[in-house]
Amino acid sequence: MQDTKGVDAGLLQSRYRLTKQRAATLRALEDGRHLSAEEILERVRAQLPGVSLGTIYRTLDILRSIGLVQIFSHAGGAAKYEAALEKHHHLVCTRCGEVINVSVNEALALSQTVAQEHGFHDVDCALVVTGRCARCTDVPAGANT
Amino acid sequence: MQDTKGVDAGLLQSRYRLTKQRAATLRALEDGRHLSAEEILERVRAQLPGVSLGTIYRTLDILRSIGLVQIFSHAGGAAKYEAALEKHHHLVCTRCGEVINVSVNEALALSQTVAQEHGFHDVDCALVVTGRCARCTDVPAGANT
DNA sequence: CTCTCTGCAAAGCATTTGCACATTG
DNA sequence: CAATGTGCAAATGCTTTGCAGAGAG
Repeated sequence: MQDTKGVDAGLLQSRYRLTKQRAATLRALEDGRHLSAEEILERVRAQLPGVSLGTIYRTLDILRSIGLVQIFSHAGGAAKYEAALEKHHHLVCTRCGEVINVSVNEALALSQTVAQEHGFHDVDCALVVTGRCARCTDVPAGANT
Repeated sequence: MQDTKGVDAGLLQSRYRLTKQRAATLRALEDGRHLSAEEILERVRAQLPGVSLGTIYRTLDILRSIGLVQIFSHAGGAAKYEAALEKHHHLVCTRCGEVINVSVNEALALSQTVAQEHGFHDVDCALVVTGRCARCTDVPAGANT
């Protein structure tokens, strides 16, 4: 496996080995995609045909424990994973499911205020904004991507 | 607690029948509790010993479709359900798991601003604030509730 | 060469569903 | 009484795990 940059570096620095499967899994999540384990498997298999779903799950667990990957949503059936970039929130289209990463700096301050009123410490927050994206707003009621 | 009034009313007005099981399920979620299906089953069985888990799930689906109940979180294993009160957000202790309902009015305006920048419409949002609650902050590192 | 991974297949939960009987309105 | 709801148990979907052989360092 060639470079893949700082990404593989995270694995190398950990106590885990850098294998083709792990690099490919990481690569599948680059550029901010939000994918389920099965979707990741598809992408990984495009490069490494024999990979099993079990390995994907095991790899995702490891990557999460190192902090390179995080679960974005558990809703409904399968969990969705994403690369752990800088802190961000999510804008999700309720129609087509598209997910956009957004930064909402005010969110944390707002959360801290509320949390402190209740005596909470070490505060963090997750904001999920939902709505119909531009494309889905145009379309009246058809079926698209 | 005896407010089973407006609550059952929702069921009566719907096309569904008001059964003991449904009333009990609704009652289990009163006063803002956040429970899993199994936890609801426990509480319901305290009053109706023979109820099955399947019925709890079926009932929760119906109550969700009527808008009386909603899923609060899908994290990890089992989903957590709560009564659908007025719009609110959640403050969750990462240590003991306690969940407190809070109102954060600014959250929606903030979300709408971000959403509109991306051309989204019909915007809504969900804010989850996490941290260690007062009780869990006091305790150094033991095990409690 | 040793120790860690991986593929395979079986196991584990949470949730859903088919069916015959019990209940509601 | 007719239609809907319920208990039971089997089925399903996602995720986890045990094991023996393959691969990384």
